[in-house]
Amino acid sequence: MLLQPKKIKNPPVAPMAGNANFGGCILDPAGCVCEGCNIRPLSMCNVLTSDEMRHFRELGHSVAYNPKATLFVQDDPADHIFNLTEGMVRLYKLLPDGRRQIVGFALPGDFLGLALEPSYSFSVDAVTGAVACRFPRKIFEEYVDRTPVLMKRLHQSTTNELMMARQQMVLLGRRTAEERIAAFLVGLRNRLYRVGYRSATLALPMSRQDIADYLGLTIETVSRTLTKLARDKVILIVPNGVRFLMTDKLETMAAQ
Amino acid sequence: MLLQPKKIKNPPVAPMAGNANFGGCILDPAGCVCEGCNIRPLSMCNVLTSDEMRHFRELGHSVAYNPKATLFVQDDPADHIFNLTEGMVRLYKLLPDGRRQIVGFALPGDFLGLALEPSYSFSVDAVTGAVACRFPRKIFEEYVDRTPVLMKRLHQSTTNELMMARQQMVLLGRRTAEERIAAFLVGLRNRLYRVGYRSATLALPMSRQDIADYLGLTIETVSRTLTKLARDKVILIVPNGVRFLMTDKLETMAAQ
DNA sequence: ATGTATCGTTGATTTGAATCAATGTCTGAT
DNA sequence: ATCAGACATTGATTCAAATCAACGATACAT
Repeated sequence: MLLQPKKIKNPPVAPMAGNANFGGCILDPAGCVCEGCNIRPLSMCNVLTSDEMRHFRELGHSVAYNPKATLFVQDDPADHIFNLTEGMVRLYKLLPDGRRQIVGFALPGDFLGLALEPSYSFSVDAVTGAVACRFPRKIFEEYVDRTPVLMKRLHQSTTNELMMARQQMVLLGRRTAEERIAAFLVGLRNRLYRVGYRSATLALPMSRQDIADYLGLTIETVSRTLTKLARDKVILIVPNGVRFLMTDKLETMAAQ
Repeated sequence: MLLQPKKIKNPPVAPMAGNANFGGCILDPAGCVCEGCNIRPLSMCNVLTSDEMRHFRELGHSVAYNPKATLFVQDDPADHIFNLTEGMVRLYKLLPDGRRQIVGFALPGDFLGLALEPSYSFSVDAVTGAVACRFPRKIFEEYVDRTPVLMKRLHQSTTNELMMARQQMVLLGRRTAEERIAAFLVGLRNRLYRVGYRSATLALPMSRQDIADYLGLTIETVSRTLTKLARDKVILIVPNGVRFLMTDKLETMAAQ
C-alpha cells in the first residue's frame, strides 16, 4: 500500500491525465482488475459470487491519483461512487471564509461519495498516491438495489463511518490538544493495522496542517504537542511518521 | 408531538413501569398501532405493503418514556432497535472522567441503536416525554435482511445521519461560540419543520447544559451567547424556547 | 552544488472561552 | 403562600490554545 507522499513516477498502465491535480488516470479502461485486488477482503466485492463479480466489474474503472489530486469537490454533481483500493485520501469541508475541517482520512476499502443529495457534501483529494474503483452513480445504485448482499455491506460500512464520526465529535467537543493528538495516533495505527499495514513506525503521510484541520487545532499546537510527547519519550518523531515508545501511556491519553 | 418537558401524567394505555427512569411503558403489548402512526410518512414503515406491515407490526412494541428516562446505555448489550415516534431524545457519549458530548438529538422518524458491535456505543435518554417502537435486534435484522426496500430505507437514514455528523464536526472543530449557537438554532428549526412541527417559536425542550454539551461549550458561554443574540434583537428568548427576529442574520451566522 | 519554496518548529503575546463565584428565576411539593 | 432544589444568568478572573513572528529543515528544480 502506498503511504509515502511521493509522485507516481511510472503510472502502472497509462499516463496521468493532462491536469495533474484533477481527474486521475484510468488504469484499466475495461473495468477493475478484481482478481488480484488487494482489498477484496475489505471491500464489498468479497460478498459477490464469481458470476456477480464478472458483471459488477463491468460497471466501474480503476483510477489512479497523484498526491494532492482531486477525486471530487463539495457541491459538484455527485455523479460517481468511489471505492478506495490504494493509498490515503482526505475528506474535508470548507467554510466560506476558508476555514477547513477534515472530516476523515479514508483508507483502502472505504467508499467515497455516497450521497442522498444530487451534489457531494464534501471534497476529497489524495494524500498519498491513490487508486480507486470509480462507478457511475446511477449504475452503481441500480446494481446495489438489485443485490441485497451488497446493500447490506454498504450499510455496514456507512454505520461504521457514523460510529467513527461520533467518536470524533467527542474528540472535537470535549478533549484537550494532547488527548486529541494521542487519540489520532492510536486511532490511525489501529485502522492501518486492520487494513493490513503493520509497521513498528506509524506512517503520517499527511501534513501537520492536515492533522490540525482534522483535530480542530492549529498547526503550531500540533507541532508543539508532538514535540512535548517526544520530549516525554512517549513517541519518537521520524521523517513522515512517529514511533510509539510508550504505547500504553498513549492509549491511556486516548482513552475511550 | 410532545416538545414540552413535562411528565406523562396520564400514560395513554398502561401505567409507567416501576422505575420511572428506566424502561418506559409498553403502550400496546400486541405490537405498534401502526395505522394511526403519526410518523409513517417519515419512518421506514411507509415503504411496506399492507401485508408486510401486518407482519412487521408483530415484531415490535410501542414504549413510552418520561423526560430523563433512559432508552439504553453505552456499553450495554445492543439487544433492541428503536424507532422514535414521539418526542425528543438525546444521544451522548461519556468520557471516563465525566465529560459529556451529546452526539445528536433524535426526532420522530429517527432510528436508534443500530449497531455493528454487540454493545451500544452511546447512551440515549428522553428530553421530552417520548414514544418509540422497540424491536428485538435479532428479529429486526432478520426482517430487514429479507426486505430489501427496508434495508434501502435504513441505509438512507444512516447516510443522512452521517452527513449531519460531519456537519457537526465542522461546527465543533472550526466555529466560534456565536456561530455554533446560530447553527444549532437554525438547524433544529429546519429539522423540526421537516417532521411537521412548524411554529413561530422554536421550542428548546433541552437544558442549557444539554445545548452546551452538544456544541462543545460550557453552560455559561451558551447563556451569554443567547443573551447577546437577544440584546442584538436577533432572537427573543421565551420560556422553553426562542423566537427568531432576524432569521436571515441568524442564517448568515450559521452559514454552510 | 545552489537556490527557492514549502513545510515544520519554537518563542512571545493575545484572546475567546473556561473557570470560579455569586445571584437570580422558575417549578413543583408541602 | 412558602420553601427547596434545580436551572439559568451575570460578573471577575484565569488559562489553553490561537495568533503573530521569526527562524530551521527539507525537498525539488535547475
